[in-house]
Amino acid sequence: MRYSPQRETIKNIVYSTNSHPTADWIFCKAKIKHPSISLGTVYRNLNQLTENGLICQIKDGKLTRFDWNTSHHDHLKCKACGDLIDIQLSNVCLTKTIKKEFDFKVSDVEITILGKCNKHN
Amino acid sequence: MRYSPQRETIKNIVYSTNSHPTADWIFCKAKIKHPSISLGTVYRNLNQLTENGLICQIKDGKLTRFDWNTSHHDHLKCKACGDLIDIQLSNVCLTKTIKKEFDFKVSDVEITILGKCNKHN
DNA sequence: ATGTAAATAGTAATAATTCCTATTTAATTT
DNA sequence: AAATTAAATAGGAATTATTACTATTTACAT
Repeated sequence: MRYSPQRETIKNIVYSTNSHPTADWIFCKAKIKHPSISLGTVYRNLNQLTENGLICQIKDGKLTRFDWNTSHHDHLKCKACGDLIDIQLSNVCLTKTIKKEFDFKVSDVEITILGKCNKHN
Repeated sequence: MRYSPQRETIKNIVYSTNSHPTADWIFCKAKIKHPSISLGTVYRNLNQLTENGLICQIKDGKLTRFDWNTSHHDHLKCKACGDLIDIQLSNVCLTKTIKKEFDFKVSDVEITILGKCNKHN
C-alpha cells in the first residue's frame, strides 16, 4: 500500500471518532483537508484500510459504518453456499454449541442488539 | 388490509419455502400466477405482510430476505438515536447482562453467525 | 532526473428498493 | 344489482449506497 495523503486523512478521521461514521460522513470531513477528494476515493480507501486490518466495517441496515476498533465485537450463514440457518440463541454458549447442534463451523459472529440506550429512559 | 390475489400469492410463496427468498426470487415465482405483476407490488406486499406480523425480514448483507418463521431467531443499536454500542459477547447471558453492564434496554437481538455448514467439510 | 505502478478526481454504471400516477378492483353502501 | 370509494395494481421514474471506468497525477525506486 503506497502512501497517499487522502488515505492518511481518511484513516485519521476514522481513528478520531467513536461514532461509527458512514462513508459519506467521512467524505464530508475529508473535504476539509482535500477539497477535491471524490467519494470513490473515500470508498476505495475505506475498503483498502479494511483489507489491511486497520479499520473494520459494520453493517447497519442498508449502509456500512466504519470503526477503528478492529477487536472482535458481533443468522448461521454458510460462506460456501450462502445458505442461512436459523438458530435459537437464548442462553447458549455459542461456538461450541453451534458446532454440536448444527454441525456448523463458526468463523465469525455478528450480533446486533436493538433497544434503547440510557439516554432515553 | 383489503384482500388481493397478488398478496395472497406472495404470502403463499413465502410460506412454501425454507430458503429465505429475496424479493426478486418471490417476484419470479409470483409471475407464474400473475404474469403482469410488478416488482413494486411484490415489495409493497412483502412490507405489508411484515407490518402485519405474517412474515419477517432478515438482513443479509445489502439485501433483504423473507421468512414465514416469525418466531424469534437473532451490535447494541439505539432505536431512539441510532447510536451503535459495541459489545463483547463471549459467554454472556444476553439481555440481563446488557441491561446491567450497559444500562441498555434490549428489545430485539439479531445474530448472524458466519462459517461453514456441514455440506462443506 | 526518469519510469512505472499505484492512486486520484470525476463521472458513469449498478443494484436494491421506494416513490409516483393513472387505472383497476374489492368490498361497502344505497 | 348499481353506485361509491378507498385500497391495490402495473409500469416506470426516482433514490441511495456503492462500485466501475478512465484519463491524469503522483509516490517512490532506480
